[in-house]
Amino acid sequence: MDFLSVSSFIKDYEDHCSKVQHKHFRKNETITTYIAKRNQVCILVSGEADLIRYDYNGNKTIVEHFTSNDIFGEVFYMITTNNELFVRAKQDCDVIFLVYDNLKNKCKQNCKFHQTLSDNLAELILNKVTILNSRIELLTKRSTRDKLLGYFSMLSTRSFSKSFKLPFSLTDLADYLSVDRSAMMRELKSLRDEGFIEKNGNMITLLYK
Amino acid sequence: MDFLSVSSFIKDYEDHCSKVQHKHFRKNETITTYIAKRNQVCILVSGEADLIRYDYNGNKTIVEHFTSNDIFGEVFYMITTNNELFVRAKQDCDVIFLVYDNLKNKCKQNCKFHQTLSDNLAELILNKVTILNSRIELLTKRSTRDKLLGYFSMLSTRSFSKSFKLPFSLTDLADYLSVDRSAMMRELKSLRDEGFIEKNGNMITLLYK
DNA sequence: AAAAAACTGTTGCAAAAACAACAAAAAAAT
DNA sequence: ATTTTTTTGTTGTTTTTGCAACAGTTTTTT
Repeated sequence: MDFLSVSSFIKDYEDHCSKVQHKHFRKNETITTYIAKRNQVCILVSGEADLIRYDYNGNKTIVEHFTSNDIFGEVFYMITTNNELFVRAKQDCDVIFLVYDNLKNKCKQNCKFHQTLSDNLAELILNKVTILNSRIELLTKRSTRDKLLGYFSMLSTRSFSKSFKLPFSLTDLADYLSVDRSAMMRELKSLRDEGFIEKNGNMITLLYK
Repeated sequence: MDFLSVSSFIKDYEDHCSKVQHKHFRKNETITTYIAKRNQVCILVSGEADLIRYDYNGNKTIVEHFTSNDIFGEVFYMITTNNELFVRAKQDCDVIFLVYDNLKNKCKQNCKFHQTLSDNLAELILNKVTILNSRIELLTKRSTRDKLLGYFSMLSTRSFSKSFKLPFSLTDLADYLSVDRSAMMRELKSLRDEGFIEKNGNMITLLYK
């Protein structure tokens, strides 16, 4: 199965359908909060956003990082009372809001957008599964060092290059890897000192293998 | 959306289809290995199995734990060279093997099994996404204590009771939470001493809230 | 252009987790 | 029924990670 993105058919939503909502968000605005099981599905048309959770200690976790054509929404979550999840725009964002049940049971208005989305639904969700599994692989690594190297290796593979730009600030990277920032900085320094990586700002170059 | 399992239509596979393989495995046998992207989809008809990964240090991680009607397979993974994933039977197991593309593009033999599976494909995968997201929530917890309590809380919710049986040995639980076993045992003892939980064998009772 | 906010880099110290090792108990295999 | 293997429970020690705090940059806002 090839990689599939919504970009290939998102233009069709212009043949628009009353059940599709389209909204613009400015940087730092909250796009949505996962509070009740309304089965919302969102598509990030443009911009950049993070799914964030705070625990009772105030620890912030970046659960997911979204870029153009990513899908997200509360339909993917078991909503419980003990986690407050919300999606925050990191840049200005355009977002399409849908309801899952309208995708599943074909849209009555027979619009092309819904049709195409519906036909590709399984594939889109499957793509999300592989992303989540990669994330689990990262989180199950036992040390901060392994998490960093694992994440770098992923970015390297994705960009077909030993050099790549981190999509996060270092502060956010720590929240994404679920580790303390200062501990991560220390580990990053060791990796540099031991000749594993090179680092200029948020450009990383892998020096091994 | 209601919870959906394959159990509701798995009986139909008896109207069988040549593209569906059915195999029996004995305890401790390897059901499948994720090595190449053959887009295999597996359904655990009966029994119990774990998806396991070993890292270069010999650390074992139980990536997922499967029971009746769970689906798994390499189609859900980005296969890379640096992880060796395999599914091992923990009890005798019956497994159905399918190929993803046969589900996506309806089966030519028009068998009812494929048809039903295909119609529910998005839902089945979506259910998997919610499970994976819960797992990510667990793994992003910062301390062993929070992982334990988070996992217990999940099991409690699932069983509608403050008391429940762990589906793992304590050794395996540590591998599932991605922590050291002795450290976990120490934490478990503290939780007991501090009156958070009660523990008899692998029966846990939550004493708080 | 100045002020405010966020991010980076660093460190000492405290706390948590990993490592290692072993005896006792329980479960599984023969 | 006995042996073998696995699991549990425990502890001392080492290593890693988290916490707190701060100065210097860079970025953003006004």
